[in-house]
Amino acid sequence: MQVRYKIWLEEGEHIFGEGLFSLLREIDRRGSINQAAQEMHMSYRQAWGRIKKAEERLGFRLLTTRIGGEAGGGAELTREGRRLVENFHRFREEVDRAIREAFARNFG
Amino acid sequence: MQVRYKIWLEEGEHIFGEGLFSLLREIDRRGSINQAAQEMHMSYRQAWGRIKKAEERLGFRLLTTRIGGEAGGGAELTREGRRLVENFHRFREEVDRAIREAFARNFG
DNA sequence: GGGCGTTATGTTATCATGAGCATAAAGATC
DNA sequence: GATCTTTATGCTCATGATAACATAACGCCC
Repeated sequence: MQVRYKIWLEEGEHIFGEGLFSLLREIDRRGSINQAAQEMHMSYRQAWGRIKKAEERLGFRLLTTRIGGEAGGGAELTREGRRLVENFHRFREEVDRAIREAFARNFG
Repeated sequence: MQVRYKIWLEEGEHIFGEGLFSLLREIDRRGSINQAAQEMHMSYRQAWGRIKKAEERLGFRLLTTRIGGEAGGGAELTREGRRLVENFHRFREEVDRAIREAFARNFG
């Protein structure tokens, strides 16, 4: 028996969770939505859709993008985007540790 | 902005989570699957289906039931069922507190 | 200018999950 | 034996989410 969980941020509706978190981190590494999406076994279409929806709900841009040029284009995190990713990263780790401990106490 | 989460137990596949937890607690109170289901705004059909699936995955019964008789029938928790509900209850509370604290630290 | 890789977006198809409907059986009570 | 309340279970239909397809535009580079 093992514990699993999903955790996400809301403002009335779903805003930001595991999926976007991993995706944005991968975009940060690769500088490309397309390559990050492939790496995560999702379509560019899906990745882009999630990002856009999150951006409109958050009220600020997560990425700055460019079309054409040396590598065909690219994307990188905005300041606010990076901040969100970092906060979520720490948050996630703290939660993960707490859940493991609580699980061990009650079911281990 | 607020945090939300779902947490559940698995053994390869989903076994036990919030929904069943609340349902079983309500059955414990009322002695009837049917009444508990209504209280939770779900159909008897759905409640029963979830319980049965969980039972077959867990490998033990959660409820003892009877058909007909004084109240038409009824259901109550088995020893194992009650133990699971209690453990999950404590687990849930510990996790909830930890998540609130972590959220406050990182986003508050 | 053609090719390549990327962002950007609409549209359609498919699939999984849940809701709803329908029905049987049991037993106490009157 | 009819009624009531409950457990027990199959089947169909709707709905929403996800996947898949299709297409346009942009800008460097050869």
